[in-house]
Amino acid sequence: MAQLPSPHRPNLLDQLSPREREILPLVAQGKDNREIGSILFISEKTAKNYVTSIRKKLGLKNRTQIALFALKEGIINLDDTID
Amino acid sequence: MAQLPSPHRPNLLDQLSPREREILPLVAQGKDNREIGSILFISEKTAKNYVTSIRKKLGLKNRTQIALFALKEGIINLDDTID
DNA sequence: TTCTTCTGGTACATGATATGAACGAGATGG
DNA sequence: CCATCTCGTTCATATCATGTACCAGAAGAA
Repeated sequence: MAQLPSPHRPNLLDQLSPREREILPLVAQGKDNREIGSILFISEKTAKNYVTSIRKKLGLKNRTQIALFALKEGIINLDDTID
Repeated sequence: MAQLPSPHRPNLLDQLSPREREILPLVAQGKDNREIGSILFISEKTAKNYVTSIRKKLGLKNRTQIALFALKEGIINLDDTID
């Protein structure tokens, strides 16, 4: 059976800004802030701030938990990652 | 189709010591070094050393990638995590 | 003994997190 | 029009967590 993105409670993702929704999958794929910055043409520091904002809005403690969340929500797929 | 733990190339997991195999799923569940230490009754520094050793043996860059690896290998399951 | 594992340590570099702030766009109410 | 309010985007500084590179002793197995 296909892993349906869980509908989830009051849509937690709607709390994220468009830019934050761009950052989220990159974090979840294990990319660090420097990589995210160069992908989106923003500074590492800005990327850092977005990750913090995402983490706070989602109530998570660190990047690894962001990745686990994104997988559960179907935002990213394990096949999308490299390693 | 059930997500079979991929047999993987020359078994990468066999390179890990027994203790490292205990640490791996904890890292993959998003726990920090302090938490891992208190769970296994070792110091945060020792936990840190194990994580470094695991990462090097598996050729990964950070904890998030360790989590993605563990999921692909079926070492942990998304349902095992809290968030 | 020799080897491996487990444990803890020091010292430093890099990455992540907390917090603040500047700026502009858009809405609102006067 | 103007003041203000909210939000998004951007970047910064300071502190904390993680990562890197070693070292070394204890315990047990080969």
